[in-house]
Amino acid sequence: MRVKNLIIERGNIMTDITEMLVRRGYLWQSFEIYGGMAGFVDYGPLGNGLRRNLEKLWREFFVISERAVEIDTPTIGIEEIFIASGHVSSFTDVAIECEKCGKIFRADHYIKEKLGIETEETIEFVNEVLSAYDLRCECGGKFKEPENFNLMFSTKIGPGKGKNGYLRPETAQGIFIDFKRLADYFREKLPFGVCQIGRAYRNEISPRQGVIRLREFNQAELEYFVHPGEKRHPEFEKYRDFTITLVDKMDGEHNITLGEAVEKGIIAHELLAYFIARTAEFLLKAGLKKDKLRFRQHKDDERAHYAVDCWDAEAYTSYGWIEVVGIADRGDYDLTRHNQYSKEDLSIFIPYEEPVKVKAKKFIPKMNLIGPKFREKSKAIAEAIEAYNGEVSDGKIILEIEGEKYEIEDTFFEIEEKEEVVYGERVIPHVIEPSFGLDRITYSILEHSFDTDIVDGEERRVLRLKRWMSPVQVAVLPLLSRDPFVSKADEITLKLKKAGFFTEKDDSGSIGRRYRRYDEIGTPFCVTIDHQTFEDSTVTIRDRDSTRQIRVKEGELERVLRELLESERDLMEFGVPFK
RNA sequence: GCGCGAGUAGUCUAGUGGUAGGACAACGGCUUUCCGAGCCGUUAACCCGGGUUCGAAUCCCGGCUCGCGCACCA
Repeated sequence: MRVKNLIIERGNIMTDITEMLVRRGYLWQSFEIYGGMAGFVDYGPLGNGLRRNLEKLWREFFVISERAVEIDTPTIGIEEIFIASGHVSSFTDVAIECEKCGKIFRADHYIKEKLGIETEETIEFVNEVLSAYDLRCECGGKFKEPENFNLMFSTKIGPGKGKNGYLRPETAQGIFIDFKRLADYFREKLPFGVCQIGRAYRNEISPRQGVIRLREFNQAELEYFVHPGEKRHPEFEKYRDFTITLVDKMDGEHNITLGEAVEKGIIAHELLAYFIARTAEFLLKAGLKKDKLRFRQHKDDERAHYAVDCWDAEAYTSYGWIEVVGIADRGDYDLTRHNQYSKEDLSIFIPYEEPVKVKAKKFIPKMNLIGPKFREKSKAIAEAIEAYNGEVSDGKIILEIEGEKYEIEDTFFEIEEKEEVVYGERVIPHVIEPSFGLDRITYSILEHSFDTDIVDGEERRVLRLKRWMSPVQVAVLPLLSRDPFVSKADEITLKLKKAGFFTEKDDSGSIGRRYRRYDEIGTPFCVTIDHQTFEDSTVTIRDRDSTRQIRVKEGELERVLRELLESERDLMEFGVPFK
């Protein structure tokens, strides 16, 4: 029942592929035997294998190839983090529901639209506005009491009343709050990247569309910390002529090189462009189709509360264009906020190329005079004097401390003018964040790979996954399901497994039926043990996409398979064609 | 969260108040078996809960899931 309902009226691709994904063990509805719950999926053995391969490829692209590391932080976060990050306030919407027609609106949107008032997102404020203006629903009905909904899952940590916590809505925050340690790890040198692959949670109001909008989902995020004035990447030159489809925030479509896009100001800077290129490369290598991939700039009202500029990679699927990656320039928003809220200095010291000599005027408080006069205020006043950088007029300076003004006579401090050597400055780095939705990418790969063709007059369903992405890499098939074929197949299977290949043996049903089975789940190569195997120690390797076969020596099998799986080379290069 | 529609073996489906059937798949045999062959056999289902009824897959109510539209998606 579950599958059938998934596949109504979305065209053939949807029908066939969803049915296959469930039946063969790619994706299952979570909690199925208890009736299920929207917004959660289980990865079956094949789906899990595919996603793991995607993660492996991602690491190669965004960790190993960059000055970057991977960390792992808790999926539960204490309340303070998300107050600082803005998720507690920005991630909460106040909703109003009409008593009469039952429509629900986001209160701030509705009030702005009808009254033109910018609203604080609090229940009290919304209530005030509702009664002050007697705001009604479009149908004329009154609104019920406004309600908060926060898209984060909340929880209590510890016994009794406990401490408030939330399941993280993105993996990124775990990285930002480790920034001091990370900067230290990187010996205080920008740029550096930190990534995290893991689960994140959003309590979606109404998750739909299968794996596209989940309440628990998999993210791979890279936070790339840079000097605010140096949003460049040494490898950008490689991608200057990389042609790409861009849709800008005015919905203008461009098919241009990244170099041009940066020069024309469509993309804000080279670093964003670099990550757009790397993302495109990654997605194509993972198996998305180039003509079903584009990059779209967020509109001004679409951007998250932290983002300065944001580009989405979008894949075309039977659901339409769906966001699979967000590449955002988050500026210094996150570090600045955590700096404020935690009172930890999250800046980094950037030495100048040449130390700079500056004439500095230093105000030095005379504590022996300040103390007796100002008593408990002494400390604050001394600090204010040290921080003062204005002029002295009429023999005094004016300080403002916590809203109060103090006139301080020049007897309370000394002025020292001296030349200082400044070696650098402290800056809060900016962060460029490519954030990948692994579930959506996995699904898009499956859709883009799914194909049917005709072999010997019969329709065949074949998943044309990239070889290195397939969850089952090799199937070992004895031509006949009896000895000595089966025991030979067992022997070869064991050898291939030990060599690190994801291998399955299958002796059930006719050989043709078994080829179809592995075509359907995307296994790129089948090794067949036939009569000739016992004459000259050769086996056949069959290529999924062409169904052609070659014969290779048993001793060569591992080497040949390894080369095939790491490249897109033609099978025919590796042995004598068979049949 | 609202409205409309749907839910029968692993999958697709027949059954509209009286024994739940088929196809494909899976599994075990037989067959010197290289592209979904054949034959024999086996496993296997009415989404969950309540109600109406002598009797409910079928009718009614509620829930869950899925699809579509609205709303939401930082």
